[in-house]
Amino acid sequence: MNLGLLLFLPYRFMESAVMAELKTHGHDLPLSHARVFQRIGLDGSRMNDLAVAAQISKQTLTSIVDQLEAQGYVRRSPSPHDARVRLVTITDRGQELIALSQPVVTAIEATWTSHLGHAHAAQLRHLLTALVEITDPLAAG
Amino acid sequence: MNLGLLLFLPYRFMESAVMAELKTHGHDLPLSHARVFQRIGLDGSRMNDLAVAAQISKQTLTSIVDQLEAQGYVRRSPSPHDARVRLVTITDRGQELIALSQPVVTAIEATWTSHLGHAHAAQLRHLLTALVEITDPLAAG
DNA sequence: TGCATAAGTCCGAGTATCGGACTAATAATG
DNA sequence: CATTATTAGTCCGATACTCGGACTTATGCA
Repeated sequence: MNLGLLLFLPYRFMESAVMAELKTHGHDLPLSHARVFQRIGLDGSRMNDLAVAAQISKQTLTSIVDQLEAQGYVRRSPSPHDARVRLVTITDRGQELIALSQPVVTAIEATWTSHLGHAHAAQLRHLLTALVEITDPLAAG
Repeated sequence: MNLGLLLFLPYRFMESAVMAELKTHGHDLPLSHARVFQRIGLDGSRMNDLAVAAQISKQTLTSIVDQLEAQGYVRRSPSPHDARVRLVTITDRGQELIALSQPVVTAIEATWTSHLGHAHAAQLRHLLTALVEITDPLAAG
């Protein structure tokens, strides 16, 4: 099995679990929205950066942020430095999504750790972090 | 950064590279088609299994296989054991996709190996394989 | 000032996706 | 065996997603 698929399957497992958890709490957002939401930085993110990070067109991003905003998860605010730029930030309601996801992620990571062993799980995280440095479009590498 | 995102970013990097390579050779298939194609077994796969593996509805799978078949990448044949079942198999033209992807995957894996070191890269593959055992819906775990 | 570029949005067309309902074939039950 | 339940797969119709093209506004550059 190629390395891409080996990465994909555990990833999707976690993603599905998180989405299901959100859904049971009344947050029924599609995957595409979650993938954008996930990349919003603490200080807010520019629309263009989010589009690059999520690898979708700017038009699609506009549509997704419209909906996230209408549902109260994010807010658009102007950048103080550049009047063209809109910064997307997470609202209190959006923080709920993170709060709900956290325990699910933690639980799954615990399952994986018990399956691999502590040392190996830590190493997995370490190796993946190294890989992300050279594969994330936002890391400009 | 959570483990899901750490898995996702390298995965998508490889996926994008493969899709781009296929496109330059005239195979312009969407991601959803590739994700299905990737799960077709050597002896053929049942429609239902493919839908489960790709986590899409049976209706969507029918549509995708229709298109893959129309483009000559796969073939539907009846199962000798169960007249309800249709086995999806890869045609010669479909094998081209695999042949084109192979060197791209190999090259990226080589890049990653040089970034991580041989032993660590092997370890990464080993750990991910263990994880797939408990996260692939087809593995019935 | 004038021109090129960048950020973001609106519109319209094409497509994807799914729920519901359906057919055909097998499995289970009495 | 006859009857019912379940499974595999498909068709149809409605909804929503996604993107190319064109546009507005703002910044960078000569």
